[in-house]
Amino acid sequence: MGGAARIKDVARVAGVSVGTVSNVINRPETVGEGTRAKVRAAIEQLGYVRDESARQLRSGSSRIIGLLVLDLGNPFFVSVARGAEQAARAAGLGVMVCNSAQRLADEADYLALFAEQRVRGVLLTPADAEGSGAAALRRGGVPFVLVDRLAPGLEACSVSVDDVGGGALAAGHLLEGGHRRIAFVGGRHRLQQVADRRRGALQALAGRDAVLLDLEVDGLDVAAGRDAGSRLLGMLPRPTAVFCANDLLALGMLQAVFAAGLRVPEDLAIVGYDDIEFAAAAAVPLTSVRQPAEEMGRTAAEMLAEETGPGGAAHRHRQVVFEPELVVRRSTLVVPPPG
Amino acid sequence: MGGAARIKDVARVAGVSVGTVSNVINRPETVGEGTRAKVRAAIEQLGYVRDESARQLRSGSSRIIGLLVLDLGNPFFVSVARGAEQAARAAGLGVMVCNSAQRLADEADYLALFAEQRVRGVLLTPADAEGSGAAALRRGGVPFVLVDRLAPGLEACSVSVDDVGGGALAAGHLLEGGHRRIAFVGGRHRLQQVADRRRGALQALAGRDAVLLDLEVDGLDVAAGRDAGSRLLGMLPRPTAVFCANDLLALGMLQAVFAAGLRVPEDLAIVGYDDIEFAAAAAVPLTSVRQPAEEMGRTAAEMLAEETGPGGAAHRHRQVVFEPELVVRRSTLVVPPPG
DNA sequence: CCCACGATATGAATCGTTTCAGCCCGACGG
DNA sequence: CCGTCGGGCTGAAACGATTCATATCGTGGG
Repeated sequence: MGGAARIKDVARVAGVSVGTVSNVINRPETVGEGTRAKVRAAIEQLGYVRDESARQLRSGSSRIIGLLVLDLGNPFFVSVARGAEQAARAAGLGVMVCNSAQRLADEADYLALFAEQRVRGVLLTPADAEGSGAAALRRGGVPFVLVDRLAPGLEACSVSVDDVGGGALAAGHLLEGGHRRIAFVGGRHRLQQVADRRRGALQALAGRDAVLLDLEVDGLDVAAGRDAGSRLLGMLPRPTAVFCANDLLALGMLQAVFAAGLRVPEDLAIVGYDDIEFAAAAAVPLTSVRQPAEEMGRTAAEMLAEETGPGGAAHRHRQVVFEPELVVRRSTLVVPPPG
Repeated sequence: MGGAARIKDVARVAGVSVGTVSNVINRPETVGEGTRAKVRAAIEQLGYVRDESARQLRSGSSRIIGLLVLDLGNPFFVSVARGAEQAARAAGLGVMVCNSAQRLADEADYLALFAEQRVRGVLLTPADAEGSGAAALRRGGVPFVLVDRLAPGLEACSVSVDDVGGGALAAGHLLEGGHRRIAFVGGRHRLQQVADRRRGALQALAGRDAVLLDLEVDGLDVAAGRDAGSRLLGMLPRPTAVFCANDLLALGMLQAVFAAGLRVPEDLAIVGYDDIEFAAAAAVPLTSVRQPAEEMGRTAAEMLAEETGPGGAAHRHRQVVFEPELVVRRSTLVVPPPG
């Protein structure tokens, strides 16, 4: 089994031409039965594996789509990736998952990598509000679908969730619980999603005699949540509830509250966002706003497959917007007044 | 901007030959300063992006490594991926992350995909004990590093953790806490890691007048942990402690215990494995056995880069084994006897 | 004054596929 | 018996880069 076998080795062993071998692989119905069997046997015998780079060079099209997520450490995006992978495989495509970690430079690097690979298309969760990544893709002529973000100007497909509505859902729930002094962890974050959730919360609070207090964060992970938590606990008067821009922040908040010896929801009610699996398993199960993560990934991959597949010329860009759903758990339980 | 520019378009615009353009890209020091500038300008002007498949076809080597993990839903593997990505980028390589979800068929599919792509090499967390994936890679002549598993027969590099030692650590800790009736969630799972952790626990318990009770599970996720939890609560007499093969199982166990109105650690002490970030954020912070996940990923990618890089002929396979570390938290706090 | 040499630039060969125009041949209609 | 048709197969031309043997030119040494 010296060097890897090439198609011409298969042809020689099977006693046919390379064209025929290629046909057996790609259009078996055009080849005679006996020949087909001989070629298949030769392929088997030599352990032949087609070289995708040669195939791609000649045929012009790749079988890989790139998926660039904001944060693989967030189970929400892992679910998105799972959904995308499912749909991609169903369409005979592979997925290359990369993690921009919200760094614009990394995003640009990975998009350049995708471009060199001539991927079939890209599923992108943009790291900035300006859409520089999307602009680069458009400039390069790479088909793409925006994930977790509306496509501005309808020049591409997108899959997103109504984040403003989700924010309103969360804040409205806290209002109903009697809270009037509510903190928002996420502050004026550059991520569109965070800004939208905050905006939704503000809308819900408008005219309700309630205030939203911003807590800025560096990242959107558990550590940032802990940090925001210790700051929140120093506020006077202390908010009675907090809405966190995602569940990781909420989990960190929970830890900080516990570390300070306070109780949830008695001393502080908490609402998260995403409803990741760990929200339900938390110290106090978290109320959260659920997004259909897998379905988003699946839908995005399907749209990309449609756009870049046969008949893609007829493709019209679509903006799919899912509705978020409030999942109430103990972290916002209304506590009956003592006595 | 018509069709994408090719190298010959750049050559024409810059007024040089294609060979020179190639040199500017790959060996700029061999090109005169003026020419270099002209070519760079032409590249910029045309938005030229090199076609990696053509490069790879001619040069024979890919710039991508494949990473196939057991379960992307487990933050442990996400950390491994993060570490691998870091090291890969440092070596100028891209990483294609795929998820076998412990399904052998999916593992085989992805390895076939990697083979067609002629990836530089593969980082593999095998889905079975027999090593069929590794065997396939060896047959195909694809360099690979085993991750989270010792390479049998030293015919490849590997990065792993002493799971037997880790299991002993966990069980020993429970013994010290006075427990004699200990459940193991993971049972006779086909995964080597699970079997090793169980074996380590058994060794620690040997001759100590303690018993280990196996609870079988389907998966290794939170849902499976919940399921095992409800079974455990039905056992008579009930174990006083449980060692879970990973933290996801432990989190599920915790939920089940809470749902039944029992307390941790008073009614049941719990030890997990992996020390994922969410273990510390759990309902009751989980005692866990920590593995250096990112470092494992980084080391694995570095070894692969060394093996497949220039001078790789001198490469000698190495088995790197990390030591696990017990992190004690509240879920195994020794409860002072009442009164 | 000539030659050798280093520094640059050239362009053709090459990588492993796919694709397509064309060849062969047996069957079938006229 | 001939022409045509079409199924099966062949062989060579792409695809877009890299690489290498070769050409060119200016320069410094002999």
